[in-house]
Amino acid sequence: MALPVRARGAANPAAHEIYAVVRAIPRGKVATYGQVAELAGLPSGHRAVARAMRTCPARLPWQRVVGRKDARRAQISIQEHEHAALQRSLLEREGVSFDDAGFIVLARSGWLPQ
DNA sequence: CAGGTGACTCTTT
DNA sequence: GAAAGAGCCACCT
Repeated sequence: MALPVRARGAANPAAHEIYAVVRAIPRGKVATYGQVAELAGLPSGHRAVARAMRTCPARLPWQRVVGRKDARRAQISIQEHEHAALQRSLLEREGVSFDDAGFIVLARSGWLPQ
């Protein structure tokens, strides 16, 4: 089973670290692209993280990776409306709350890695 | 090989 | 406080 997805973006070794970090995000919490990149050892690899997510990862809680709006909030960065709606739906189901403007309050749902 | 693009983010106007 | 510019990395044409 589980033929590893040979996503084009997963060809780089860093992708392995990125996936490990994403899998470490606890249920009900979210992390930003920059945060994942930093934890994966790529302090400026936010683009690489976005690429890794976009390449349709396997068994990855991709919905927990969101775009950073500002220091306090994050927002879904997916452009495709349907996928964005799915992500929000999945996050709400996990217990992540959105404010009236559709933002995720990091102080409340942001992941605070040890 | 070079130019363009994007599920990003920070700094400056 | 919003908008624009610059930096960044990997992939595609």
